Amino acid sequence: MEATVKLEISDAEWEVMRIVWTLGESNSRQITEILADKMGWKSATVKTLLGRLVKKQALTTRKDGNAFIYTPLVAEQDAMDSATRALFGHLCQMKVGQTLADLIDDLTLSKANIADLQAQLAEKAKTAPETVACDCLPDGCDAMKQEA
Amino acid sequence: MEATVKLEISDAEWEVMRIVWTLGESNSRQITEILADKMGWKSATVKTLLGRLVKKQALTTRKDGNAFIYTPLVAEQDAMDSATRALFGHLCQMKVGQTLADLIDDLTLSKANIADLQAQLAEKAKTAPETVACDCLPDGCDAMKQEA
DNA sequence: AAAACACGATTACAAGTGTAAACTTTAGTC
DNA sequence: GACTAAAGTTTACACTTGTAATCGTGTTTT
Repeated sequence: MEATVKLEISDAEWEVMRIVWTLGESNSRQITEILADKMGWKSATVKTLLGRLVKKQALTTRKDGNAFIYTPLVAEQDAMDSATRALFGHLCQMKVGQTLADLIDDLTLSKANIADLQAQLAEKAKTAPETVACDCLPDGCDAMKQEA
Repeated sequence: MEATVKLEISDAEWEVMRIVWTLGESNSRQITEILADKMGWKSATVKTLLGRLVKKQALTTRKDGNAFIYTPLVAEQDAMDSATRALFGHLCQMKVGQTLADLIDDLTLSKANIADLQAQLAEKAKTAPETVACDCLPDGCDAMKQEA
């Protein structure tokens, strides 16, 4: 059982990672060009973020002349999955269904994505519970009265 | 068009909000009891968080003797929706479908939740695009080659 | 009324984040 | 080989967050 080190990628860092993930590998000049454009960041800012990501072991470097080539150490899908799981983990479990619905309403999904989800949901329905209780309070949310 | 003020609720603050949302209103003693138990927090910690949430206008107070009664100023579902939208907003759009699938795999959904989602997806399929492109790079992800 | 307790307000303090300037080293140019 | 441009490294600095201790004050208990 490998102790998966908890990796916290901040919002700004996430922007850098997306580029490296998509390109597979990249150097700071290229990343800076893209983010100067997209985010209005100075190259110093990108350098700071790259440095932090290397320290966090989200990226590795390989020397290339006077520069580095950065490569991801974590898979994008893994990072996305743990970010979403972390978020949904502290939402009220009773309301995640509605939240998911609201979210899906906002997202653009391909026909294939939708078909996959439909199949997945059909399968999941087989073992789904009738209801999901609120887990915000210790006693299972029945204590909806305050005693103040 | 009301300028919905961007409300950032931190992880620790979220724990407090869940209780107040669930109870409708509460006082610091009650909240402290629950969180001392659930999170191991001292009452001083809860007080700090309550103070910050009031300052952020996530909660209001009403005087009750020497104490305050705290009431939410933002609806839980709204807060959950904006948190999830914010997160999915900076994920690669091409990969949100898979991320959603991975997420759903992890969640507990009721039969009713699933039925609702299925209906929603059936409707959404009607206008869904064939594919969703990656939006991580300016040029739409075709530049998957690095020129370093 | 004095003492003990409870509540909110103020202060604390380290770590993480966003955003960068300044400095240092290295590589390529004339 | 001196100079310059570019890349990485160090330093900066305010704000947020997690996690409290302490303080002043009002309330409850004896």
